[in-house]
Amino acid sequence: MEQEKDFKKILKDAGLKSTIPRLAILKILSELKNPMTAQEIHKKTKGVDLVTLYRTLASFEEKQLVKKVNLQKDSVYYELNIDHHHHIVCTDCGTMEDFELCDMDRLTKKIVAKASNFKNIKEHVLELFGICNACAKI
Amino acid sequence: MEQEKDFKKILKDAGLKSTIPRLAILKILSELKNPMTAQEIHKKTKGVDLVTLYRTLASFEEKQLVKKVNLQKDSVYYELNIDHHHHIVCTDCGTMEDFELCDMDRLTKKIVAKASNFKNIKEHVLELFGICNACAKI
DNA sequence: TTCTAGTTGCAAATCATTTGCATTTAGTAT
DNA sequence: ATACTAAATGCAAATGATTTGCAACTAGAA
Repeated sequence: MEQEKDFKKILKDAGLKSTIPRLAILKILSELKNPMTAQEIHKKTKGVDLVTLYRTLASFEEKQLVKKVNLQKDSVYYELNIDHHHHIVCTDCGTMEDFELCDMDRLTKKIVAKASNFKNIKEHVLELFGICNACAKI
Repeated sequence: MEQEKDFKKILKDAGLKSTIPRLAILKILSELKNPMTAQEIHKKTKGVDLVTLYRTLASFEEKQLVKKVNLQKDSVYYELNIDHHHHIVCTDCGTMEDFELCDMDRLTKKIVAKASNFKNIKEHVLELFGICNACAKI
């Protein structure tokens, strides 16, 4: 299980102690195909307190290991903060797909040129919603 | 107060009865400069029950009169669903500014061309976050 | 004017997320 | 290795947004 060493290094580099809950959560996050809610992640941990999970996600987010994703749902989704991407979500069945192309630098330049109170854009949220091919056929 | 007739027409066209709370809420929404939380809107109503407010916002949303805006905060923001636009939010002070330019049709075409499970995009969420000029000067 | 489905308000429930605090532990200094 | 301290954990309880149940109340059609 070399993976564990990687996780320990990630935590160390982030200035976080390597604890059992953190390693477990990092492993789970690294295996996720899609962003997931705290409650869903919690079910996968078996033994990590939900409070610890929330605190862990918060510290991971602070250290930029994790980011929150908003999918127009009641609760927040989390995923590892690697390679910039966005999501297309099926509003029927919830299926998701990632996409990388967003070309936001170009767009934000144009927007900032017109904006009266902002020159300095740091982040953007972009998510698409539609009907996946499977649902469309029904 | 010709405005009230307009509001009644809006509600009628949407298939909603014209009630005192609804007219009051519609008026408040029409006067908002920025999206606002249910709790904030509630404070402005004086007399409308918070539950009624939530139900009204839900029915307005269902009839496309209102849309939810997610601003990376704990609660949901609402605004009238007129003229398509997005927001730039200052992560320091919360100041907001609208922008119209988003050119999403062009982008979604490109994205869909690459996507494996989606041909049909219906909506998009796009919000920018940065530091407003006033905060940047400090 | 009557009638009824749709609407409201209140109380109480729910659900996600957070806080307080006493106990435990990782990782450094001895 | 051992001792130490700040950081991390778990439990219970709190918080805050939003929802639900239900009885009383209208808007607006007949």
